[in-house]
Amino acid sequence: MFAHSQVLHSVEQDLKRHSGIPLAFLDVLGRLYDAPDGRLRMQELQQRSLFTHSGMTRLVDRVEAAGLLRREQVPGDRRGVSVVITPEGTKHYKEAIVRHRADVERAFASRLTPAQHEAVAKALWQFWHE
Amino acid sequence: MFAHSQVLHSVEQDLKRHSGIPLAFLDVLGRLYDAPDGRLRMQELQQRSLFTHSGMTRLVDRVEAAGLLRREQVPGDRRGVSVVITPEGTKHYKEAIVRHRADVERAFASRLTPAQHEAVAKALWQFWHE
DNA sequence: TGACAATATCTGTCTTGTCAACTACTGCTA
DNA sequence: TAGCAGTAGTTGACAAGACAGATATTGTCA
Repeated sequence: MFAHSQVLHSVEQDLKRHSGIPLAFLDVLGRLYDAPDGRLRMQELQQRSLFTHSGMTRLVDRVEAAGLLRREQVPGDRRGVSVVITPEGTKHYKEAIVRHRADVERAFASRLTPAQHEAVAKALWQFWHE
Repeated sequence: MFAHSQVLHSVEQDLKRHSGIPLAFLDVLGRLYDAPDGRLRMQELQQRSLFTHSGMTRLVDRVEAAGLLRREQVPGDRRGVSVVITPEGTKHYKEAIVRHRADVERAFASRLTPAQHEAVAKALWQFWHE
């Protein structure tokens, strides 16, 4: 728990400083960036998110207000909403993620030996989506 | 991050269900329980926790409102506040921590081999207070 | 086809934690 | 011993997440 909170806090501060966005934004933008056409349903976004399973509506509100994504109607299902990353969002994401990877490397990965890195990954992997 | 959020959420729900207190309460009560006379300064309480000063003030407010601890003046330093665990708090803590250990065992420890357990502990230990 | 359960998302409201500013007190130093 | 920097803890304003319930739409089945 200490490791988690310390690393998280550290990289989040870094991210805000150099890219001006919180980690939750990067998470959302990353999911969209990796999706075909940079587009996902709200529901898919919720399922894949590392954070916020409950507050996705409002998180998307905030990212949208920052101009990094936009909502669109889903053709054929008037309940549904698509979320699409904007060119602005793509640009921000690409720049931010490079720096963020370096932050994680510095705050976390570089402090583990390769053997430790692998051991931790293997041990914790099983918790992924289950 | 997935492992952390999943395990944390799981054991917190368990704790609330069987003991009616959030994990943060257990953390504070544990530190007091382990301290000589069941007593610590606000500052000591804060130092090893993941909270800011103001966060701790409010957490202690809530635990105090639940009757599990009380504030006392520090003799010789009128700025200071001691926090003391109450008999009620001790009782709750002892009962809750036993079950909590079982929860953690079930949700986390039991899913790792002994070798993995040790490897993770060794790899993450260095983040403790540094 | 009409009733009703299920799905997709949003909104209201409460809780919790952060930040910055504030009060009160202590102890150094000139 | 007066001034002042440092320490201890609290408070107000605010941001974000949790939870429950609302709203609109779709699909199923008698």
